[in-house]
Amino acid sequence: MAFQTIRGTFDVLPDAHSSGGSEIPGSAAWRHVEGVVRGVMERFAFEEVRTPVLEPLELVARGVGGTTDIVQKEMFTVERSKETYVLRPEVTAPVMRAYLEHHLDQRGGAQRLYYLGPCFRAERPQKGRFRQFHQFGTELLGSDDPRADAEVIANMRAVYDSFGVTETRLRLNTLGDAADRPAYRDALRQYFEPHADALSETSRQRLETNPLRILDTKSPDERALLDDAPKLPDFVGSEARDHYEAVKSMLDGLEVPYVEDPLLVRGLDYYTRSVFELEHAALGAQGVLAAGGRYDGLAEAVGSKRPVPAVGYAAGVERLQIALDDEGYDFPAPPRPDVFLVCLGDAAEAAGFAIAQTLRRAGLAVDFALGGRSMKAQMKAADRAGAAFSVILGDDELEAGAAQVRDLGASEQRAVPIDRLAVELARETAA
RNA sequence: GAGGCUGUAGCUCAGUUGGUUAGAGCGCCUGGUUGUGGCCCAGGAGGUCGGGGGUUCAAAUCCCCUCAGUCUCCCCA
Repeated sequence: MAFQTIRGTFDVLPDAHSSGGSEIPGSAAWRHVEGVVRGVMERFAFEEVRTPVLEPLELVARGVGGTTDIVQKEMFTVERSKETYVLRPEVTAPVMRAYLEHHLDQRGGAQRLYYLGPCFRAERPQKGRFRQFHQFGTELLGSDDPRADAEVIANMRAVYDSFGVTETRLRLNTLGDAADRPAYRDALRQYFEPHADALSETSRQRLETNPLRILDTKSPDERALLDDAPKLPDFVGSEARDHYEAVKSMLDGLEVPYVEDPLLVRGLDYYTRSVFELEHAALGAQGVLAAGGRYDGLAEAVGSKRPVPAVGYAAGVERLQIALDDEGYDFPAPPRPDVFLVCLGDAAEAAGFAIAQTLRRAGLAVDFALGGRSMKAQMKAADRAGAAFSVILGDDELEAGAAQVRDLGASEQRAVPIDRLAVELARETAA
């Protein structure tokens, strides 16, 4: 094998296959998943945006945050003349860029946008975690209404409901406003500084750069320390508090279940107020299916003169697929040809090629074997292709002007005049 | 970035204490049916045993290096 997919990437093939430890669904399954997602988005009246995979390095650095792991060590950069571009590690900052660049606020009202596409992070690949992975998500831009938060969460929930993925837990918290952050950050620093010895190296570093991230720790020792640490909710101002309460009561009203987690913070710098994660029960702590929050500070962080209140979430397609696999999700059968042409001899092959054209113009899906194979081989191919009918064409049929049409399910066949094939088969396959 | 595990046909895997031309099942191709699929039977193609080096009369098997995959930690969707 001369070449292979680079580390952490995979091919999507007609059939499912395993790429190392992960099962890569076939292309029909991908289309189905994408279709269901799009269907939910349309019911929520979210409109699609497609942004480039390549973005300016600075957009990502400023949008996602310079202290995050993504920016510090997980970006794929591309040098081109004097510019440095980056393969997008997430899509929120690019969507905000597009919103600002094209003045989408001028379309009037809050913009309900969604996206679906590949992202890139130079992480160490693991099960359900790739260097080129796929995300979908929504961004509701231009509203600070708590209903926007609830709407986005309800949309996220609706996607998984549509797939019947119910073994999940929604965790919810509020980070307060940007103005609330410094006081809490200082309080955390003050609390942890005497305990610096007990902290891991990364946590010590975060104490300097981004103390909130210490709340993310999984170390039991540090967890214990957190018990007595200053609590984020105590530092949330009254406006953000009211906003949070409103979001919660709306979720209650929608009967969207959630649990509050005052230790929940998000990895990316741009979040304010609401933050949330949807985790899959079976996949455990690593199994975050989707996550998001409000990011009222992002627009200005990427250069907007005016703030743009916004809220959204991002979801991993590969993780959704693992969850579906886990729950034994029943994928619809991939499309199969209506007709498989079986041609015997040069004259029949020539005639059959033209007949394929005619049948396809009539809307039928038509397959046939190349290379002048034996009838047995062609019938076998028809069977394997899952065709509903085979149309058999040899010298006898050409002379008679009627082909043999075989129902491969019922194993019955009859002669049909060649110029009647399109209408007869169209009628048969429609039934 | 740290640690563990695994690399033998397209796929899933055997391969006994190192010993001749490296096997099975499935899949693929051909034939059994001079023009009929699914079942069955027979035959066939397909492998520099991940790569390189070493030990040995002899290496898929032992040693070293390397590459790839994978899992855990880290982090994240």
